[in-house]
Amino acid sequence: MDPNYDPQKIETKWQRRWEESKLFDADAEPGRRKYYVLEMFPYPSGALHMGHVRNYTLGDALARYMWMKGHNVLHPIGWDAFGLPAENAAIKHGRDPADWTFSNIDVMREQLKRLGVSYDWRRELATCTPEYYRWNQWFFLRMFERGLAYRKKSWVNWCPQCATVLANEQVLPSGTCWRHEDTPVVERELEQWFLKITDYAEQLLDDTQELVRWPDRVLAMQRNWIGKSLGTEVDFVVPELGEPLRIFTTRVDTIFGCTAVFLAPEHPLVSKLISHSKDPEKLRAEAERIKASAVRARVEVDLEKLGIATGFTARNPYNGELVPVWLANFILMEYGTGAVMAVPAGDQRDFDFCTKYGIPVRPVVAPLDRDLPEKLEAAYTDYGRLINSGPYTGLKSEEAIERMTKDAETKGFGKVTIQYRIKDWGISRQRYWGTPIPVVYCDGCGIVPVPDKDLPVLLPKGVKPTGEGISPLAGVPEFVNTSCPKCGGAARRETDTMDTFIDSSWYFYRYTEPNISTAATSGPAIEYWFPVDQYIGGITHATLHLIYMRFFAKVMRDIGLVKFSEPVARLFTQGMVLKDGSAMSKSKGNVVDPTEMFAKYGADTVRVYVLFAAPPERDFDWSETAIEGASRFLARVHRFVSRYADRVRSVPPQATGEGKWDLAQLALEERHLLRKAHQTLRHVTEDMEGRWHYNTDIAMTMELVNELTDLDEAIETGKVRSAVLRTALEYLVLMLSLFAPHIADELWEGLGHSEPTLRVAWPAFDPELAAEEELEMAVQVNGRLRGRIRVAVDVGEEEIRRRAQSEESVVQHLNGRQVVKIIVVPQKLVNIVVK
RNA sequence: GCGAAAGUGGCGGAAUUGGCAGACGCGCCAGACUUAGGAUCUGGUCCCGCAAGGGGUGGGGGUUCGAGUCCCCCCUUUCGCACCA
Repeated sequence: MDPNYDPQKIETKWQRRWEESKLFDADAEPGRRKYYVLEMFPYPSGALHMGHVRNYTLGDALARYMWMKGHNVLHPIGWDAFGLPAENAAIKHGRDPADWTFSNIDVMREQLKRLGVSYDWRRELATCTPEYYRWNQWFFLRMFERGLAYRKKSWVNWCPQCATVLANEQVLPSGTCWRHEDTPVVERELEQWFLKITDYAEQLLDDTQELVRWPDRVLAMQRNWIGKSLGTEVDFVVPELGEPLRIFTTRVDTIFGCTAVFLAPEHPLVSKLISHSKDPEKLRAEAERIKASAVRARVEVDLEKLGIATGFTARNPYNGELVPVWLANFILMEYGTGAVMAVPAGDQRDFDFCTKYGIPVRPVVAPLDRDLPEKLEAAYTDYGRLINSGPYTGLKSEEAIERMTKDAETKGFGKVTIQYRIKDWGISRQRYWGTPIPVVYCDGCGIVPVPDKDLPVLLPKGVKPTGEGISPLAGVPEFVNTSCPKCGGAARRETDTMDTFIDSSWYFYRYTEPNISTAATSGPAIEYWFPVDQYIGGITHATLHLIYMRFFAKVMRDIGLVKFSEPVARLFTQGMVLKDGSAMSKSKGNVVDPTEMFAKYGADTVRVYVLFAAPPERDFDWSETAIEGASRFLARVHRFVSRYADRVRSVPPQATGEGKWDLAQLALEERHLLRKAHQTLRHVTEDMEGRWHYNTDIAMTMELVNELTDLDEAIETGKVRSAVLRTALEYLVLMLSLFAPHIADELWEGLGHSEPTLRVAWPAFDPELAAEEELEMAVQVNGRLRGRIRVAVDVGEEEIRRRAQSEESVVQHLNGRQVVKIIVVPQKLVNIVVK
């Protein structure tokens, strides 16, 4: 190791200087164009992980570039600083959740500073403050006024490990908690507060079209999650009760093939059916059995289809036919009307069920180009032409759906309906550590919102969280017992707290002015900084935070706080950092500690490695051997630049404000060097403008270093003059400063500058210098590479044709054959087509 | 089942609009300097072949003077959603 290159020393030195000089100031010059870079809100779990390091390194490179390009850059940092893990950890360690959270923030802040991330640290924000509570509660009350926050008793997902309710979005496909992948979620029936995100389902779906700079993957996931489907509601009638039974279908064209009606076990009609049954006790017992086996919170993956006939029938309004009513365990009460028509010939699930229970199968839709077999082996689920469908026989499915729906509307037994898969957002949490929901319950007045002037409702101090599943606040009489804001009588406070996804739904507005106390956010600041130009984070929040925050934006627009509907112009989902092929996690014991890496290699090396290993959107596997390459590269740069620093310092600075180089005055080696420097600068500049394949940027700067080493002799002997060398070195250092800022500032100082790189304007590349003067063109014969010619850049096409055909290695392949045509691709290649 | 992304050397990856496949790095091989090398430097490294040459971007077909890139079919992997009617 080079004794003069000590990354630790260099990094400590510059981190101190940066902090003293308050380098990064978003409000530097109000007139400048703005750029808002945002990394996803981290949860202070106690330490940075490599995913964080990647996230911040990406954002920092972009922030530095935009700053040097002359933008005002807002690059804030904040902490999603309360929630279940804080409380669980506090219970475990017997500490106050607040202390635990804040001491973790301190640890993580130091690590980020150690990484050298260019935040404006004066804009730091944490959500566990009375002021943040106030505005969370303020938002809740505005939604309550608009009917967007409501309370209802419902079956909810419950994580026994968290001992609290989870939103649908927080339940993993495996039926487990998003924080405890080994804990199955169970259902409980509780009184809960909900936000009416379903009111915005259509907008959330429509506006995805606006998000042209979001990854398709995320938009697809969101559209899928919203799950809009257009269909028809049809009223069957149960003659025995004289009651209508409404079903929902997307395939009303198959309704003549309906041979049964299936009800969800929880369907409201079930209790009536039981009481009117000939043998109520038997039916009740069987219904209970079906209910017990039903689809629950996505826990069952391969559920056996079970059902029972109720003994009742329903009349199909299209053909007057009476079909049996069944209870079936695979019918979901939450979707549609909780009742479906069974068309075994047109739906595979219905087919399986009906075959099992001997319910008849009647084909009603056949493929356009062939007949269905005599006995169906499986349902035919595609569109086709209608058969056995009374007056609609012969129509195509599409026309039939339209005509049949219209007829239902005319005759009053059905209508067009839109169904969404997304459900309202349950925000009640039975935990201590969160924003109290600001309502009181009064025996006389019912649910009464806390008036704005009494906000914030704060958490009582000194409560020992038990983790036992009852809201801890319920055990604090001083908190619970209050007076009704309306009548003044005795009342009880709500003891649940809010989901912390509320906090993360609007934090990035508050960054623009983190300390205002007169409003949640301030209009002019938002006007200037929004939309967020670039949001960077993992894909994990595609259907969580990224949908909630879009919902919040629309509510904020309707309240009048903002004028736009979509707050984030561009989203970037970075890949994960893996270890041995799987995500790093404490339970797997494959965590790479960034602090150790900083100590071993230095932060610059870690940054360069993380960026160089793969394009940022892709997952990559952490490798201890590959990081050595990054370390060697930086050491080489340091060695080379230091070696010539003295010589270069003696000539005036070149990188900023230089005059044009006179090509004719340059030696061959000088031209080579300047060309490479400008080509590299061109590549990095263009890439920073949006492609962000930082791995190729670093590769290009490595090539520049290789070019410098190759020219070492010419440099040593002075054939490459100091002024030219200075330019190349300065460009190199400035480009490096995006990725490895500490070493860059150290070298920059060595080159004779007193200001850090962040104070330098990003240099413009010179297209003329970057262009090749002479280039090698490939010569192909019938598309196969046969030779190469060296030509001047500005040579004419005729000359190229002539040269290509006379090139020795090409001539033997032409072999006297007839030249059909010659294709010349300027600056690239020549293809001679022969017969 | 529905939706999305991807498949290139021993490895990570490059090739931005169809134009010299394998940049850059890791690893490996050889050499130099060394008491030493886990430091540094130099050279080599897609496959077959002594060579000329041939083959080559998951497989098959197509468009084109020319395809990793565009079109069609198939295979594989990853991710998301899912008894959603």
